[in-house]
Amino acid sequence: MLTHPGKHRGMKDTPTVSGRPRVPVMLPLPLAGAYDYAVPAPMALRPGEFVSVPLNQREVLGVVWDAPEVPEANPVPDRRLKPVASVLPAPPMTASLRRFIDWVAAYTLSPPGAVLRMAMSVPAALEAPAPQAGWTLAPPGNSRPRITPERQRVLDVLRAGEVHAGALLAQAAGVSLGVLRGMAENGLLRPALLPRNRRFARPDPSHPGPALGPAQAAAGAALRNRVAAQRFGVTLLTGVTGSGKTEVYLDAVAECLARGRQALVLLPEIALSTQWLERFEARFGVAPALWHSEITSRTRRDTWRAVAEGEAPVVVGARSALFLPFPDLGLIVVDEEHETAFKQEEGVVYHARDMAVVRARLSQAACVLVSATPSLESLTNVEAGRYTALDLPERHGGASLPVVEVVDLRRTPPERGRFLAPPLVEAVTATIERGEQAMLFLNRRGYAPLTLCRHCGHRMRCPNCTAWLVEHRAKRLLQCHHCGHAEPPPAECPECGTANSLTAVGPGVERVMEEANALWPDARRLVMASDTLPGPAAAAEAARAIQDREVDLIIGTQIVAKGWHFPHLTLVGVVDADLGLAGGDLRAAERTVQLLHQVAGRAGRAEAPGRVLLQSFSPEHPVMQALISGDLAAFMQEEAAMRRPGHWPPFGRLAALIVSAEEEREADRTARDLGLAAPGGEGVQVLGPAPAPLALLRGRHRRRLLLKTRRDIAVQPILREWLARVPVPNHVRVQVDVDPVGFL
DNA sequence: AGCACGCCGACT
DNA sequence: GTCGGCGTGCTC
Repeated sequence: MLTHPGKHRGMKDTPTVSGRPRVPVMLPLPLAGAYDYAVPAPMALRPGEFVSVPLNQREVLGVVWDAPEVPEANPVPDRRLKPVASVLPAPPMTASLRRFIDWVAAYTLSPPGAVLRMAMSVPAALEAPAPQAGWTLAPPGNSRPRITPERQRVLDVLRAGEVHAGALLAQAAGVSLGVLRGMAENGLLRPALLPRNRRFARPDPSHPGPALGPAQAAAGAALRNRVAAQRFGVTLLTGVTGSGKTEVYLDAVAECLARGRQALVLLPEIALSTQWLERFEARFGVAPALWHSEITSRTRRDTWRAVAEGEAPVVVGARSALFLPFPDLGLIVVDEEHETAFKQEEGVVYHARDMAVVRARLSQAACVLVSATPSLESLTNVEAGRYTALDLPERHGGASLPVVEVVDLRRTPPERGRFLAPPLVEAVTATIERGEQAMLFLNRRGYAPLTLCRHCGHRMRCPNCTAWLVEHRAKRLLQCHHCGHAEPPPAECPECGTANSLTAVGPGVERVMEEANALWPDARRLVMASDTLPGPAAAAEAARAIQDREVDLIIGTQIVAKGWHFPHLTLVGVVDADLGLAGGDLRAAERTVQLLHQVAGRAGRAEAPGRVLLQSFSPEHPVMQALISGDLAAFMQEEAAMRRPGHWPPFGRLAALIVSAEEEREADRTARDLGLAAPGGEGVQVLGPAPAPLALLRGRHRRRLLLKTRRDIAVQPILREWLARVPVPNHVRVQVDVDPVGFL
């Protein structure tokens, strides 16, 4: 649970400082706070109203904010106030969303306007929706126009009192738009406004969904009670892959809808979730509203507006959906709550899972965090009594969990230049021969992660980042996965000039595919990676092909770990199970267990039992042992025991300062100054400065300092004081990351 | 974030 | 002599 870092604001409206009415207006810009504007006489403004205001030669949109409880020390004098230009015809922003924005800003140390910008991402939605023009029957007049067969067909389609859109009417009657226009001129039709189209069907909570097993039904009833209470509370819903967690929380969504409140479901990679949408439709008979970066601007505008007007009962979205203007949110579900994709790393740095809990609290809503492999944060919150636990003990329908084994790469190494060890090769061969599907998982895109000169040892590196260039052989490019840099592979070594000396080191999925081509030339193979499945449609098509048994062998990166249901898949091979464990990251072991467990969960979901082979150089590692035994709870307890004594998260608090500059010396100097001014005292510690995990990123040199405090000490006031003490030169950026996860 | 102001290089 | 590059600073 998070502490409340911000100061409370009052709820009084339209206060005055010295006679002239003024209101604070928050602008979606990175300013320190709200600006005051004069309220013109006829205007009545309440907090939350969307307004247009003049700002320095232009006009910008903003939101009337709340008067500070304690009046500002030296307010801008009346004579300098500009008047509010206009009020926008949109439902005002609710107090709970305004408090949420203030809260996120205070917690992340971001300017409130920068947070507001995320809640005002669709300015067009604030304008009155343009009424759509259509045609209706004109009342009979004096003239008797000629009724051609075409005109008759239009009259047959158009019933009295109905309004039809021109294009649809013309299509239904099989005539051109010109016929309609002619009929209007002759007094047969007249233009009329179409009724507001209901884009978002209301899911029927009593629609018969799939039958629930007894354990699911019990969990569903418990969740329904949480929602029915109509107050804040967090439930951690856990259960192995295939235990039916989705159906259980959709039951909670149904309860929320029955109470007339809105529900929000956050998914980590919404663009790839077609199978999830199918399950939603199976449960409710209609599709939910979608919110993610790939929807069109028109849909975005309509969706935002529909949410604000309470017309979209359920929204399924990526983390940015957290800032939609729900007037009455009753439930937030965060599916795959352990996923790091919920962490926003740029701009306002926030964790959507944590902020979902905050938004739920401010909205008097229930919150459900869902995972087969819950984060240590959430498990600790259950232990401390802050969250309620709900566990689904077994796979629905009696399917058994896959058997996990380790292939010891020291004892049975692959052939030279190969990456699949004999036991894995045999298992794949046997699986395909049985007519079942196999999957090879490697969390690395491209052909090879490193290109090396055999003659001089030169490594092909990104000029802008501390990173090797990854060979993408199909595209004939060496690419940096951190910035946009790409170059064709050179014919000779750029360092020593030797021709044909560059050699690929290590595997990526493309290279595993090449090996599979040689090993199983008759198998039907499919690569699934973010760059080979560029959009939701491609991902959906791949999923369909797999479900319809048009594929024998799947080779994929981590996108194959995400909630897919492949009923004919019985073998999963993890090409490099040690991959995520390198580097000194606090959560490396936790994340590897979660990822590999999710991947393993793809195997053997139907009647056929599944088998998982982990290729590893350290089979004795606790991560491998946890995956073999399947006892993740015990692993997480050991993880907790390791973090607790040093007050590492979640048993202490962490904030990172990333100092970056194009000039390395400037970054170093500011980092050193911050280090010298570091706060201290009981339970407060500063680590660093040190080169950040990516010491050079997109051409900027980066240094990192870590502030670590005891759990009962909030980091925000310490950070604010610290940053105020150290001047930051113009070209240097200091980014604050409260609760950092892993990299960046 | 924009937009203006301001101070140095290649053009009519 | 001017057009325009983008560095710096402000916006109630």
